[in-house]
Amino acid sequence: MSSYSIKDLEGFTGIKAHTLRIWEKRYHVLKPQRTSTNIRTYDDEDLKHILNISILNRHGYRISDIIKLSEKEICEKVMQLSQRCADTHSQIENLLMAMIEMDEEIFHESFNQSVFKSGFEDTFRYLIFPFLERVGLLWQSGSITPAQEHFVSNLIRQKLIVAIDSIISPRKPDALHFVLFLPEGEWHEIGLLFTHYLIKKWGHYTLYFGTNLPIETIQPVLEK
DNA sequence: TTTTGTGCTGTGGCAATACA
DNA sequence: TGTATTGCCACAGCACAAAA
Repeated sequence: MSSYSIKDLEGFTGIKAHTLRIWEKRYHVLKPQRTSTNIRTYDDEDLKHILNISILNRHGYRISDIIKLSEKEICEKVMQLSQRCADTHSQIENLLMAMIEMDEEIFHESFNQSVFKSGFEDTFRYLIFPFLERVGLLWQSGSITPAQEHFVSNLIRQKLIVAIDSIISPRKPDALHFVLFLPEGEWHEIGLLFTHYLIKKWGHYTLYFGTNLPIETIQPVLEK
């Protein structure tokens, strides 16, 4: 069970800490635990609840109406919204939810919905990369655990690897050769994999060496 | 149709306190 | 010691209903 500060919730939901406190006071939206010095701490259930509320609120639901709904009704309305009006912000929040809950099904559903609607490339440009930027900020602030970050990164890697593997574009007559790698100490390969996908799709040759490659090992490859 | 009053909501600012 | 968090009050903007 993770523990979050009010600032963490602000980062996840985009709702200002000030507003969260007012919601708590006026509407009893959340009942966070308190430290011995009265600082609020929130758990995963609180975070899920406030993420759902923030989605409804952003879609025009008044906070005073939202609090009259049961947890089940809130979830149903969020599901309806995500099916009917899958805007990028909501999709990013769905992915955040999938990451926090480590729920593969939510991830696949959101991802596939976006691919169906916008295509694979635009899903990465307008959903996955903005999502990863958000993850980066949450990572820096310590709001998410390494396990959560790795969980979602690996799901994204899988999607890219499958997509790369399934490309059957014919090689161009003037196809170029690309050597793809990340230098020593660099492990985050999602951008590199997406580049691999694009280059292969455009009909060029690729040699993919992955992450953390000592630079001196590349020279023989280039000569060969 | 326009004006007015009321309630709802989010935000700014402040002082006190906790934390790193 | 600087920053973050708390609780509180005040206020502006907006929506909506009632009255003129």
